Amino acid sequence: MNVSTFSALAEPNRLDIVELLRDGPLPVGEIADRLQLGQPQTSKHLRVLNEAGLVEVQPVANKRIYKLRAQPFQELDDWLETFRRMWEEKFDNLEAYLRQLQEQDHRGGDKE
Amino acid sequence: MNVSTFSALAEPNRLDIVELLRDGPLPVGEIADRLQLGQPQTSKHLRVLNEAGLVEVQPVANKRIYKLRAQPFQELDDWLETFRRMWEEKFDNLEAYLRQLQEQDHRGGDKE
DNA sequence: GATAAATATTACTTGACAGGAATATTCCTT
DNA sequence: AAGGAATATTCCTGTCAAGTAATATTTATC
Repeated sequence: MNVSTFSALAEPNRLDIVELLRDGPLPVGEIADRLQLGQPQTSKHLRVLNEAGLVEVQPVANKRIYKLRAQPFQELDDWLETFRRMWEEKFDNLEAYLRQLQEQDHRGGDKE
Repeated sequence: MNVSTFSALAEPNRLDIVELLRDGPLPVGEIADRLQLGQPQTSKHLRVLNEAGLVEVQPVANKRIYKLRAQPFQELDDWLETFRRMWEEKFDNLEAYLRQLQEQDHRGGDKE
């Protein structure tokens, strides 16, 4: 899993931007207005989101319209999949680990 | 969605720790060994993960065994759910947005 | 081509965080 | 109770990212 996806979403304003774009593409000015952000800050956050591959730009006339990209979200979904058994199978390795410790102890203290 | 989940995962070593714990609970020393980390750093990262609710501790004798908590991952999964239609429905609001712009233009320049 | 709107970039300051070393704490063992 | 293993905390330092203000760039309009 790519760390940049998480670090991009780890900033509150950027998370807001992503959730805003969930409802559809928007130009920079609109995003800044709706989230009460300054224009430069908005552009910078969008830059980070863009470099992380979370959004893409499409120039239309004067404006630059940003929209979400599906890929990183799908990747995140796939990554989560690998954790799913953790709660679905109520799979608690704690006992297993303890048993393993026991075995090593019974083997005696001669390490290696 | 909670930002702290993302910021906790935004650090490479912490992401490694989480992925390591995916296979089962481990004590601090084991984590440090397997990831080639110093013990204090490991403890500090585990602290962050713990405060973000991603892991929980269970003291066993001398050791403190860390394991993943399901909840934040489930929340992340639910959050992703709200994006799923974005790629499943191939739902591209760009046209809609442009049409909307057109309408406003045709309405004349009298704002408000 | 000049002007203005929309957006991007830069420079500066400040605060948060990671690594490293040293130290403190907790708990087991004898 | 003493010693030692396992873990947590503190202090220090350097780096990076965010906010702000100012400026540059692009593109449409006239």
